[in-house]
Amino acid sequence: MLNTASPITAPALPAACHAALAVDANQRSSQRIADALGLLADTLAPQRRVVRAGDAVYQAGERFASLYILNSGFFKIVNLAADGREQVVGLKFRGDWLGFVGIATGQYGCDAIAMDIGEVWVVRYDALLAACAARPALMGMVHEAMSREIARDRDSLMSVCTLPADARVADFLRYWAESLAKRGLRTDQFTLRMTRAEIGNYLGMTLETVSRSLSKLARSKLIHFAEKGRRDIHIPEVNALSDFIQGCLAPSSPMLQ
Amino acid sequence: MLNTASPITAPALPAACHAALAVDANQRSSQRIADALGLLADTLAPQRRVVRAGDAVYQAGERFASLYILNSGFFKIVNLAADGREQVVGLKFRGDWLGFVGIATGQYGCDAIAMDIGEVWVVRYDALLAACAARPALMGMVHEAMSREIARDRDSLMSVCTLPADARVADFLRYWAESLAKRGLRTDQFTLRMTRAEIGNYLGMTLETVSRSLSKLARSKLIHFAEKGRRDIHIPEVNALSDFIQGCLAPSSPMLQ
DNA sequence: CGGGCGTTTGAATCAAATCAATTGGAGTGG
DNA sequence: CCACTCCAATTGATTTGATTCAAACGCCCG
Repeated sequence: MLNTASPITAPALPAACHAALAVDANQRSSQRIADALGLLADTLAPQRRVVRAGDAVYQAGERFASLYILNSGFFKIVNLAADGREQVVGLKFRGDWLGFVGIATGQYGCDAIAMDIGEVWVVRYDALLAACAARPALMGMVHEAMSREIARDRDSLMSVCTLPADARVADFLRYWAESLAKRGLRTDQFTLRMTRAEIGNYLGMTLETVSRSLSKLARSKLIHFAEKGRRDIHIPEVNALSDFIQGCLAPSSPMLQ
Repeated sequence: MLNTASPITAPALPAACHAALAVDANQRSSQRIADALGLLADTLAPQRRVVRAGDAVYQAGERFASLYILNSGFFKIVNLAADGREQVVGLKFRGDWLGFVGIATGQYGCDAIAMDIGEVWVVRYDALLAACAARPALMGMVHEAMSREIARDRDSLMSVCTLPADARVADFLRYWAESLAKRGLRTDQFTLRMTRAEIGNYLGMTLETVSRSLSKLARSKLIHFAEKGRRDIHIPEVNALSDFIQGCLAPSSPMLQ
């Protein structure tokens, strides 16, 4: 088998450099999202819809007609199988697009549920295609959004398949923080919009295991809870989470207890 | 939470009807793929490239320039993380497109490896976009392919997150058979192109567990192995696999041993 | 024929699920 | 304001499904 794995690692740089580069990348990312939303607003004047926690942007089985772009809020994508299994298959933030699965099948494949107050922009798919013909930049945005979704889905699968429970929870927090960072939001402190049960469902484990993993992360000072309630989370150093994940994978892992 | 789950189930029909409908759907699917490949060949005259088992169509990190359409063969998509974890994140067949992840990032995110002799068509992305401007049908094909990939990725995640090992292996066989059916190939008998280790990697379990699950399925007559070698698999009744998966989920599952 | 790889199977171990009890906030209404 | 309920979360004890470790088998190929 042709297996010439050449791991793509950044060249060795001081940690401060890494941090600076990361901040820079996040700023660019945040700007890119703002630009994309701006272009969208200018060229399509999309209908704006305000949603509250629990509202469905669309539901599985509805006829596909529009794509949705998130301007604000936090959303989960819930797949429900014919046999009743229910599974959170994705999390979406500002700048993300919803509803791509409908393009192929003509109907939405999942429920898209708001986890907080937010605003979604509704764009009819036929109108979008027409507009794209005139503006290639718009088409590029659509493709980029789909492309990114595919990449993210693969990372999810990878996480579920290769990481033990503790590392999966850590990776989930890392991903959430990274998503916030890319949108110019503070990442050291944020509130989880999901219950332990929802997180567990997303990560393929039980709510008890999520709770235990969070407790363990807190005990080892990788995260802190706000005094009141355990949904506000403080992450002093996101990189420490990545290190923890690595540690879980190491053959003779000097595991934190 | 707005959780009005209305499971999308087909209306009650005799089994024969279901089978007939399924056959019909598969024929349409097979035709759709043939049409799509035809259109592609006519409008773009893509470069054709023959690959052999183990060949890489592209590798993670290479600069993105082209998409690849599979005319024949079986391919796996392998994601490799910076820390060395290696994970099969997708399987691809005739009619599928490869390389979408590169659109957003400018480089391929995974290795795409042939598991058999096959033919891929190479289409430069810029040329494709240009052609799409003139032919909306072409653009529709691209979007459909991406859309389907997203849908499939979600199903994968769902399978890994919600099914026990035995059911996951059954679901894998069911998926493979279905993929063949949609391409007009025989589904009652086929040869797995993957080792137990690869299947296990894809499904998030060890090769021993895959082997045990296959043995159990064989013991309960849901599958049969050809006399020589255990890579040729005979599935007398694909629906029985679905029933088995359901059985694994039932609260008081009268599990087959 | 012998070596190498993929596969099967068993026994021991372990991580996570399950079962169960308790705590802690948020919200309600007397 | 407090008592009350309800639900999310925590934590412990136990069970179990899957992994790990180990041995043996079968097939392919030089």
